Amino acid sequence: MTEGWERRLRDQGFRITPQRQLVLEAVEHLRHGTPEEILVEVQRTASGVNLSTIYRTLEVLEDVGLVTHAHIGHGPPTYHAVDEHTHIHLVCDRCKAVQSVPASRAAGFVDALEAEFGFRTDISHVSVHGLCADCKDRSFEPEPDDPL
Amino acid sequence: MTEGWERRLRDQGFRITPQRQLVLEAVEHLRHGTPEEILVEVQRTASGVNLSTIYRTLEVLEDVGLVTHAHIGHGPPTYHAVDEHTHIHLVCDRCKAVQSVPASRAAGFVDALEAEFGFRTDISHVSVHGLCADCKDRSFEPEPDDPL
DNA sequence: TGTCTGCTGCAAAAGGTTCGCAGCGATGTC
DNA sequence: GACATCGCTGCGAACCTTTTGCAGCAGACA
Repeated sequence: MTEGWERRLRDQGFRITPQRQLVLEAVEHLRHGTPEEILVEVQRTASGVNLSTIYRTLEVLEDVGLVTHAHIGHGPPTYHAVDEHTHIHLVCDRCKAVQSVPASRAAGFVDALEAEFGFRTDISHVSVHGLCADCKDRSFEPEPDDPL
Repeated sequence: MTEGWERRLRDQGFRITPQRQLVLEAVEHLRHGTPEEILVEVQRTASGVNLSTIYRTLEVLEDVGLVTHAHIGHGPPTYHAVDEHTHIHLVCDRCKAVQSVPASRAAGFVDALEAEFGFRTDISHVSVHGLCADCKDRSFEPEPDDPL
């Protein structure tokens, strides 16, 4: 688990609680998790934890820079720990598979946006949608009903 | 307004209704519109139109390829007509301003994803988040409460 | 050990989207 | 032009995710 997370919280005036530790562990374990998924993971250890606590905790952990979230389209946001390398999510609109790609692959694009429009991109915040290699070749087949 | 929209609908077995015409006009007029904003625009002409009709109509119009939607983060999706040039939305996380950039600016990035991962990107579907030129320079000031 | 105040669980509210249903009206036919 | 069909709409309720208010609990510090 991210070392120094306790300091991170305490330094900003937050308290250390079991719930916060469990949420952080869950996020790191899941790598990509929606609040609901994080709740389930946390409840494997502490069944009494409430969903609203998950939301409030994620907000706090994001405040102190221990986690971030990204949007992958219609669904709820997914959270992940910040100690991992920054990455981009490639979301397949057909099979819903999520693939992670180093953010460095977008460096040229990001630099161009900054140079041309003065826009400083947070590339990891929103996912890239499209068709994955597998689905691209199968696009004539009927869509799966609910691949999740 | 997009010519041939009636044919587009009829060919797929859909009916032509005033509501569908108004929604399409609203989307084209607004350029970027959430369902709620589209409702308001439509109601300037026909006050009786219901929000659920907006949702259902947008779904139909998207089915036949007359509109598409994109996600700009937390909020609801925004719809736009497909006859415009494909573009990317740059969303400022601070002032919420949305800037449109030709999708061609991402060509290199898109091509790289296809070459390296076989991923065919629909670059316009999800917005790019970050800080616009103005906010980048003012990032030490307090955030505006609600810039909308 | 005790006090203070932040944090949590619970329940209700809020916001956005979907659904069921009855009636209306666009379409094709006569 | 009138008629029958069934797709579309308006309405209200349901749903799902996220937020909020509140009372009680518990972490931090003395």
